[in-house]
Amino acid sequence: MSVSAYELSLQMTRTPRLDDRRERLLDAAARLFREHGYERTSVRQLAEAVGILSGSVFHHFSSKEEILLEVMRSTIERMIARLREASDSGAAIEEKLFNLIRAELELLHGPTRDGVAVTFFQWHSLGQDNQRSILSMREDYEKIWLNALEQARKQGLIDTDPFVTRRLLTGANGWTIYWYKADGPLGLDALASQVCQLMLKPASVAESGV
Amino acid sequence: MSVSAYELSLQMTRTPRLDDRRERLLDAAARLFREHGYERTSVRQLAEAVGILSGSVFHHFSSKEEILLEVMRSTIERMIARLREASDSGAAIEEKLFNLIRAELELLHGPTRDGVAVTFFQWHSLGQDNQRSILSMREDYEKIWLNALEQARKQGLIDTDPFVTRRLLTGANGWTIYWYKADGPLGLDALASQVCQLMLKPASVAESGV
DNA sequence: CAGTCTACCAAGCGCTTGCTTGGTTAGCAA
DNA sequence: TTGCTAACCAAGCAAGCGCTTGGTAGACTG
Repeated sequence: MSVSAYELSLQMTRTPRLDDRRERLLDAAARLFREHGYERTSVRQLAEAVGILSGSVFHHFSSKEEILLEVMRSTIERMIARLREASDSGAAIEEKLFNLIRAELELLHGPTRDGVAVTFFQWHSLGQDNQRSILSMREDYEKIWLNALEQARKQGLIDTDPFVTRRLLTGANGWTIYWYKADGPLGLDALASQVCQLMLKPASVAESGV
Repeated sequence: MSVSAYELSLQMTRTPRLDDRRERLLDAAARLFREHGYERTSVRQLAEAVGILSGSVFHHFSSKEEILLEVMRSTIERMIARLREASDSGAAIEEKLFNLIRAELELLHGPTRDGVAVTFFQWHSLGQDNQRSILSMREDYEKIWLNALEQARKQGLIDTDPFVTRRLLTGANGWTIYWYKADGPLGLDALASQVCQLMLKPASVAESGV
């Protein structure tokens, strides 16, 4: 670099409105944590990504772990909002389940993918206390799932234990971040259909999209 | 500790037969990597776990990454052997699929669980080259799966794409390490049955165990 | 019984890490 | 104009990291 981070920052408007920089730090953190993992991402790398020096990061966050925590916290909020939307929309339980699956896959592969991937797979990088607090936030998200699956079981659409089913589904969906390419030949709707086909008993699978 | 690592090592038989210490290092590494993750496990911790000093580790391995690589390599060998056993044994394709699922769950929760968990979830801690080499080893393992699933599809037991199905199954099974307790109320056979029930189309699920 | 080799210790090197400290600048309010 | 504050830089500290080096004790070999 021929231009220092300091000079670069002067080219932009200094003292940006509100906590815009904080947002940018969280976005960059989500991306870097996803790409390289939490412990392989240094505070210096993160700072460089938004054009400041490493020490300045601690003006916005009190520790590196707090950044990870905040990435997860804000992500879970969005996840819950998105899932609730899918849960409330559909009428028939079959459609509802499809919408839920599709929503989770969207979260995993849409604009929120960095934060969601980090939330799914990097909670073990948190200390015990923060791990517990994140886990309890995720429970609200899981409750939406369990309600839907319980409903599906009562209506005979599923003959497996809702709890176990959800856990298996969590793994199946979460793992897609390691192989599914959103810009590949398999569309997100088609993927959601396949997942649905595995979950639901009869041939009554919602063939909505694609 | 009131007794130094050195004194401790003198209490044991020095210069143990063959590469027994190497084995012990790999075992300890698998356990520590699984429990705390690769980058959160220091060479010093690993050394202490087997009663030597950190520098001595590099008499057995040329780098920390080589230890991870070796853990994965030896694990994949065992995984392939175990899966091939399951694949060759069963006659009917239904039983075969059940055996494969049960074998993978056994690998994930039996004595090999540390290495298997590390192999499943920590390949991103390897450098690019080693990542590729491990990935190519895993392909042999996946081939066994794909063969079985393709066979199942031909016989109408499955109506989803074998490749996609396997990926989803990988996630579902792998994720069990985060929630399934082998000493809990749900037996391994029961779990395998539930997974089978999700995979296979009709009620023709093998209800062998539990 | 000398020579060799394996497995280790003891010490520490060079580097990176998360984080702190003290000072500086731009923007805003009175 | 002055005073305050948020946002940052510049410098660096202490701790921990992976790994190296030089030496040595004990077992094995001819």
